[in-house]
Amino acid sequence: MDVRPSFDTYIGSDGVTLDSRDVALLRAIDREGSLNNAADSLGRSYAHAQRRIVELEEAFGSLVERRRGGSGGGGSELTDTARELLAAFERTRAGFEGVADIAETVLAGTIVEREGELVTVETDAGNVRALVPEGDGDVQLSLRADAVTLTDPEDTPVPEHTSARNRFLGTVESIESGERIARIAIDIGADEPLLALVTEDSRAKLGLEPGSDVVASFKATATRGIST
Amino acid sequence: MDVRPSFDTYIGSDGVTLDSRDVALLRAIDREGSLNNAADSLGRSYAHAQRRIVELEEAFGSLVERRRGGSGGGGSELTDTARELLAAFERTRAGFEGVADIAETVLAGTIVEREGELVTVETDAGNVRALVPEGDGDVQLSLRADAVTLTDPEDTPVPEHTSARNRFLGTVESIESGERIARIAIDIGADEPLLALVTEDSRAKLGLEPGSDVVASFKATATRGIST
DNA sequence: GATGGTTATATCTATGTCGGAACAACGTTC
DNA sequence: GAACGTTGTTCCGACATAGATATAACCATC
Repeated sequence: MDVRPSFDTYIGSDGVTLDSRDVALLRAIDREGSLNNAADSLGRSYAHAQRRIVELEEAFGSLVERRRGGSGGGGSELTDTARELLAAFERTRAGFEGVADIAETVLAGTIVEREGELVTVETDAGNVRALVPEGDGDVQLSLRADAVTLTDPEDTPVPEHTSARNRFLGTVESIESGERIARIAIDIGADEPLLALVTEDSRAKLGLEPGSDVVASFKATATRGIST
Repeated sequence: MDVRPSFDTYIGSDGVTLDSRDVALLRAIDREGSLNNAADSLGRSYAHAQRRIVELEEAFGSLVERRRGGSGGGGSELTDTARELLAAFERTRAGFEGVADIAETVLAGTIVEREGELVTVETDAGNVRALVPEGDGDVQLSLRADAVTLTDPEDTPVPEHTSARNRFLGTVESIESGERIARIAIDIGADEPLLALVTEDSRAKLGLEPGSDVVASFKATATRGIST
């Protein structure tokens, strides 16, 4: 099945939620110098754009400093609050993009212990600590490739000295090398190999090649599961 | 500013995108045993629900096995494809939820080197390797608290033996302890403390208390930035 | 004081979405 | 063969969204 996850980003405050459309409007105001030209450049109705800004400001505080009259008839520019809001939006969007873009490896298993959200899951590769909000029995754990850190088996801290609760010794199955980033597939005894995204730099320093032994570790708080 | 990120999850294939509304419909079919009752239980139009299912199936393959006539007049049930799709949706939703819910610490800095997406950023705490798709100059790095792993300063692998490209020695500033999970704020020399989400178990094993020395490390591929 | 381009506000209309109703087709059961 | 509750299909209308238009208010500049 050739599927691809995607998402819409929102930032909510006080009942109103700012979306990508609002972000585009704010950016256009910043670029064009006036709400009028901004709406125009986006092919959108000035009237609604103006009302929307007012609505957003009721929730987020002053966003656009608007002047009417004066030289050039007036104009508008973003406040610092608006710029912070835009940056926050972009940061969370980038975070979501990471989730959507980066490969995951799915680990099937069964919950054998639960302490609040924190569970212990029995999988083919061994026990895994993970966050599963609710449910019991069978689960699927999702491991983001950017959450897996690889270390040299000869120089890996003992479990008591690291906050990475999950660790597996495995052997490199294959490597997909990009310009600067490499995707390492590691056999840890499960059906599918564990994918780890590391810099090409790291791959070289660790001397990773197909067949290499390596320790893959990941945090319990970074592995999320769903009950199936 | 009391803001809160949120998101909508989608899964796209072949031009059509499945959203949470579609997921609700599929789940209702699974629960009710018929498309008719499913639409009814959701307070939605049967006609549109049926058309939507057909539309989804054109993109995702067979999702609902529908029988008309027969005992009870017929009925519908989900295919394995549909169940896999629901699980995939739920996994990515859980991933997004992590991004939206888990605290981030924002590190401001300037790009001093770029190799493709991979950049080196100069921050108050020192140089950080991160992924920043484009731009140069000033950036904001976003560090998810679940991406930071803590280790004992006495037993931390040397940089050549780990794929965690970023490491900082810091001191625990404060600890917010939950039932099973603790949020550790670590002073690493930046304006704001670095937040790390670890299990209470890990906190205890590492003996972390305010004032403790600790090494915080995180992967370059897990720290994403935006240019500001 | 006239000018000009802006903000502010109200209203109309086109469009798309979605629930609702109506009806045909289906096939097992009785 | 009648009954029944489903799927499949068409069409209508209510509603929300958003562009389009018109008009008033604003104010530094000339």
